[in-house]
Amino acid sequence: MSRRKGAAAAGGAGPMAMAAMEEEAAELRRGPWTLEEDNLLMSYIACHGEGRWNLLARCSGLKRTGKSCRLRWLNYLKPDIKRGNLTAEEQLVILELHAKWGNRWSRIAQHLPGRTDNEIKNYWRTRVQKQARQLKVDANSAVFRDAVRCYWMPRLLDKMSMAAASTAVPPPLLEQKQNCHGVMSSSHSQQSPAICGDQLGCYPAASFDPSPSASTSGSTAAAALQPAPVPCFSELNWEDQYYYPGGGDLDGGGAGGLELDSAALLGSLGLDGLDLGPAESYIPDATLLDYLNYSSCTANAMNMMTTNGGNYYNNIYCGGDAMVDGDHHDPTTATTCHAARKLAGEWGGGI
DNA sequence: AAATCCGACAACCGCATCGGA
DNA sequence: TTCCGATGCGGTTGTCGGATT
Repeated sequence: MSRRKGAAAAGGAGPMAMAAMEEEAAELRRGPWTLEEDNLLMSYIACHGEGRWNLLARCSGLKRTGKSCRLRWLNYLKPDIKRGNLTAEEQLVILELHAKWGNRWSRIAQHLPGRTDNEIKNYWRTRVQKQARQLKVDANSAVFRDAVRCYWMPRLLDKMSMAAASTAVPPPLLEQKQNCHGVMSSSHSQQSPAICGDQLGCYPAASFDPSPSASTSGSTAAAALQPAPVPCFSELNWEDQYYYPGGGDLDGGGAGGLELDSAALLGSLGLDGLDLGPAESYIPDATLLDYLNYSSCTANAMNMMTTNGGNYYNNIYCGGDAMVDGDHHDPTTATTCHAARKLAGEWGGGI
């Protein structure tokens, strides 16, 4: 029942009833719950069960609204509430389900046992939306979704892999990564940009990380835990390192092939003015294949997250075959992914 | 050491929906 | 069918504590 409705109802009541209501309203406590209140609420629920919150509020001796009691119980006191930071897996689920359902917090929470809708909502607002604000893009925009898919999610997967590797089982993931790098380095010409393994994971080490430990307040500790400093995209000199002569030819077939108008694409994304450098600097085959190989290093983690196995990466993280199939580049996806990285590199530290 | 800033999260508010009388 | 209380949901605010200046 809303305040307005309550006020309207009070307007129709007699003076005695009015006085009683005002007295009751004046008695109602607000703000943080005390230990005594928590104990009272818990013992009442232990005796009578959940539900009928207004009755509970009246009968328990708590000077709170039923609503307040319900919220306190569901968000804090309920025994199966999971406390502590969200794991990388949980963050991935949130990102994935939010992309699917939007701000359906309670629905998302149903897929995260022990987590409340309030907690998930707070996570989204304090961490995810903060990133969008810093990018000056809408959190629901295409480019931000791409940033999440191409940058943030792989980083979370990487974290999961690292965690798994630290608790299990040879060969360690880092070794696999190095192997990936070795294979790729030998299979491409010298001109190929050596973006693989850790370098492809070079989402700015502490700047594109939604995890609580990587927030400003925890950034020192998080940095201390980083195995090695990794260059940010903003630190890489795209123009010098990855420039290929030959214009915007994306299909490798020379003149007449697929040409990318990055400026137009970015304009359509509302990112005009963002200088991505030459298209071929970020969509050469080697880069994409390296990226794919890099992703295969985290296949175990991905399989944990999806019923669709390896296709998950292709379809979700990089827009289908576009990013990974050397013969069928999708300039739109590639550009937005690159834009996301580029922007992410400019986000600076402290996230 | 004090002031200020900022992130995290608990709590509140308004609105929508549901179900029973 | 209508009314009304209960409940659920999502947006927003308030408070606290740690980090920074």
